[in-house]
Amino acid sequence: MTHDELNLEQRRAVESDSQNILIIAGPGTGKTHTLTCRIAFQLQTLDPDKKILAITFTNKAAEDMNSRLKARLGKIDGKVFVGTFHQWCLSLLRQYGRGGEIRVAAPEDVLKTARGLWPGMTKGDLRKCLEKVSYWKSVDFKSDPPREAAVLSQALRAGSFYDFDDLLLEARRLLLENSSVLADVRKHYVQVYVDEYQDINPIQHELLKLSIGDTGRITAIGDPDQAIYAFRGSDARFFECFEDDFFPVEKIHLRENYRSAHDLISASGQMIASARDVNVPPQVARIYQEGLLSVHRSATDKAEAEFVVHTIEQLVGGTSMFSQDSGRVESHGEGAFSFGDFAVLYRLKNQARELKKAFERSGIPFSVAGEDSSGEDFDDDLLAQRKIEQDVLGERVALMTLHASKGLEFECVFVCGCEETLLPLGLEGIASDPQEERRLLYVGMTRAKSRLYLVSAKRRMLYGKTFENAPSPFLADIEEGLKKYSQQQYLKKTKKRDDDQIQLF
DNA sequence: AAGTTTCTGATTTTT
DNA sequence: TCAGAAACTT
Repeated sequence: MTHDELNLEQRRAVESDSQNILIIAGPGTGKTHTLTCRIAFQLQTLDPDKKILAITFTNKAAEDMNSRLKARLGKIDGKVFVGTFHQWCLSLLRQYGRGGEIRVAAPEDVLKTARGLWPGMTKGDLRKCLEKVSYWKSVDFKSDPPREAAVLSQALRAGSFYDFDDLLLEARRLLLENSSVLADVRKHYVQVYVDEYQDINPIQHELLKLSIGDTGRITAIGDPDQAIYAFRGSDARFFECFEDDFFPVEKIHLRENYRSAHDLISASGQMIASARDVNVPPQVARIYQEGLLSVHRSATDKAEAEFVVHTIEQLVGGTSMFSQDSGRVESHGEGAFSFGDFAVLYRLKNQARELKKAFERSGIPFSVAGEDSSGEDFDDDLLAQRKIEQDVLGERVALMTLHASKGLEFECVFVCGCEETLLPLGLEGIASDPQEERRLLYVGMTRAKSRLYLVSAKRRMLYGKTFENAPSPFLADIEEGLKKYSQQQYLKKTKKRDDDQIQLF
């Protein structure tokens, strides 16, 4: 929702005078819009000497909120601090700390320091050690630190370095040990806003409790169905116990979905329902067009990648590059979609390999999240030229992990590897939480505005082993009427045998 | 230092 | 399987 209207629930969330508010905002419900409107609205009646603190999880989210606020208010001039926990804590330490220099150590710096401290350790052991320290700093910080934590902190501090976890930990210490700082923070930041509340970890929770106290006000917004970061210490239980933590609380549920076609909303809603421990009323669709939920089963991971590529080619239709090649200008769905409308999502980064190969063969411009596409060398001049042309247009198919897709939306989404051992992840020696895996699929499904392809491969190679996988059990929780099985599936059923040889096109 | 071979171990990731 | 680290050679 980009226009300035608010639906009833959003308006309630924006205008409520309750001391504390928990906004449950599912996918596509205008979360950022609502939060921004509320901050702007509350700013109008804010005492001149008071301030608002708005916490986001990523720099990108902070920038987004900042620019929205600027666009709305013209200027913010110090009335609102918008930033991540880390930015906020850094500013606290610089403003109220003991005055020494504070240099932020990037993870590479920390690794370098650790290598110097424990030269005998292998890379893997070092990584485990740093993970242990980080876990203590963000989750177990109330118990005694592991010996390595103290050693590492001392070494970092010798160069005035603080790692990311240290910023929060030291800010907590500052608030606990210096009552005038705490009083000052509480006096100024009378309203606190927290985005993605289902993703906070114990140290962040502690910081919020401390700085809000009994008199401050907090508005938290989030969606427990999209809690996918437990592995790094996030704890969605803070969402559940919000009412105990910040009494009294008004709960507001945003139910209207402005992103996805109504049938896609039904499908994702059915799929996620069994991961919940409470009954949640279904979302209400505000997009009334029909969507498409296509379920496709490929023979192999390679065939899966080809299916994705061919489907995109069909949907993009006779754009110049393809019409030149095939001599055909007319084709089904021509002009309906452009490359930027597509996302290809997967559970594991190494699933990108086959996909990348297929995209490279096709000449379709694509990007892989976290990889820079700039310095590639092409063995095909034509291919290179095409890519450069497409880059100018800025239209690329986006390949990324399910995790990385959170917060984004696309007209068409492919979720690859919808099969056992990947969703839920069940590789040997890996203990994954099936509920969290289900939420991960939910995040992926709810990225789609109009077309969603749930793709699986019967046979795939992972870490040198070949797996024969049944489709993901999560798909069974979507009613049959909503799923359209693609033609290949039909062919396979009737013609039988030899899946690899199926002629797709 | 640079180039070779052998080994290892391998989700998901922001700050 | 295969990329990157460790171990080894020149």
